[in-house]
Amino acid sequence: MEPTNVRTKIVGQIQHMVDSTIIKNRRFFDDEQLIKSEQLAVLEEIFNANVRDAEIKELSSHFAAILRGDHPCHMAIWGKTGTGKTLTLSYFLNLLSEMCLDKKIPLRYEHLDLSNPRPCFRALNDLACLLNASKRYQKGISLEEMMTRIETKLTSYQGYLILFIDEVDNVRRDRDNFLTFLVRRLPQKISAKLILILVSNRLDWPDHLDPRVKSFLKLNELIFKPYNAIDLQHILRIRVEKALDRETVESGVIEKIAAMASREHGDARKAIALLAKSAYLAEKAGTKVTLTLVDEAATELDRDRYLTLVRSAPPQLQAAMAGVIEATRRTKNGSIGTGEAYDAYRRFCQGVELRPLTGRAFGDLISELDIYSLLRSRVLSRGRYGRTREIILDLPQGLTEKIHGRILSNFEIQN
DNA sequence: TGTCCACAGGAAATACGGGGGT
DNA sequence: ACCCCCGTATTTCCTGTGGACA
Repeated sequence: MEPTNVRTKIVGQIQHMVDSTIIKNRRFFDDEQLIKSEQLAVLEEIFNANVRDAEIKELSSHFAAILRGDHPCHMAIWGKTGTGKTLTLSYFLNLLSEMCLDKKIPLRYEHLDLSNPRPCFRALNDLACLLNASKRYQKGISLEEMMTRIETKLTSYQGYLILFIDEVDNVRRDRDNFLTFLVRRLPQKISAKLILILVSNRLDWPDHLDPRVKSFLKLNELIFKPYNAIDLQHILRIRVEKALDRETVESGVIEKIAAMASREHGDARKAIALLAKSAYLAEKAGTKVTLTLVDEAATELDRDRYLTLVRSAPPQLQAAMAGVIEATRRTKNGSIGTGEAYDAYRRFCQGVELRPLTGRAFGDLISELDIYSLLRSRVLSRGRYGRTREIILDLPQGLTEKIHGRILSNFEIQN
């Protein structure tokens, strides 16, 4: 192709993109990119639509005690991801602290975000950092030391202290240790009026807890229900207003996205992601946002999720996945047992010069893959032919090959 | 009815790397 | 530089088990 042709072609393409802009303001698709005041505005619009009304009412009645000078008890909040727990709570607590400031009531609140899993040590360290009680440590300092630092930092503070612990169940390993500290030890050592807000996304959360801790948490429960389709429609409309031109969205699109999202998870963030992807696809195709594009966007989002997952997974996990894929290829019915998978995994490791793990460890890898829903496994007894996991790959068509390819190329880069 | 397969999955032990205190 | 402690990853050792088969 001649240079001039390329030139005109590219210019044409760019012009086309400019003309067919659908997304006016991309930032409104991603809360991270919004500045505080914009976030607040979006939130208030959502609350104005009476979404999360009941929850806010509960919160108000619980914390009204502070304004009366009482000491409200701790609180447990349950709700799946993307149901607006964090947002609602931060909004509410901000408001509350403003009110307290007016009334000269000393109140301090801290938001400890544990949205990615971490051990007890890390969680404590993060808390300490939040309170300016300590710097960040990798390791090497005892839990005891960390706790003492937090305590000394807080000894002089007299007012209310609200600790908003987001996603508590992400504390791996010594969760009891962490909670025991917060619930039993900390209140005794400091004079502040401590109120814990524990947020979790599993309903059965307090069940497998040290009973002593459980009894000390005189918990007031508040449940955030998943958004229903109507709520999601409100939320999506606000985003459409801010980020897109309403004309470019076909009728029914919002309803469809809301329906899909509420059916699956009621997760607002995912609903917005779906809207964003659809708009992006529409922009690329130079059309309006149509119902078919929404479907495309959904499958594409799914695929992206899996591929990112695989790309960033530790080598051993990738190798295990590759093993499963290769073993599955050799069978007719698509299901394999642990033994076959393990053999294939060993072979794979040999090929890429990775030290294979023991069978025991491999089993754990399989369960991890199951958690990520890259495969499904269940234990199955085949009578005298033993007990084994039945491993089934049922990813969307074509994705398995893509994943396999991605794993292979990941390993080649390393060698 | 008992046997026994081929693992599951818990517990404890070990290895390792890295950071703090002195 | 030395020692000690911690978190993480993995291994070793172990007990448990559903049901086909004899």
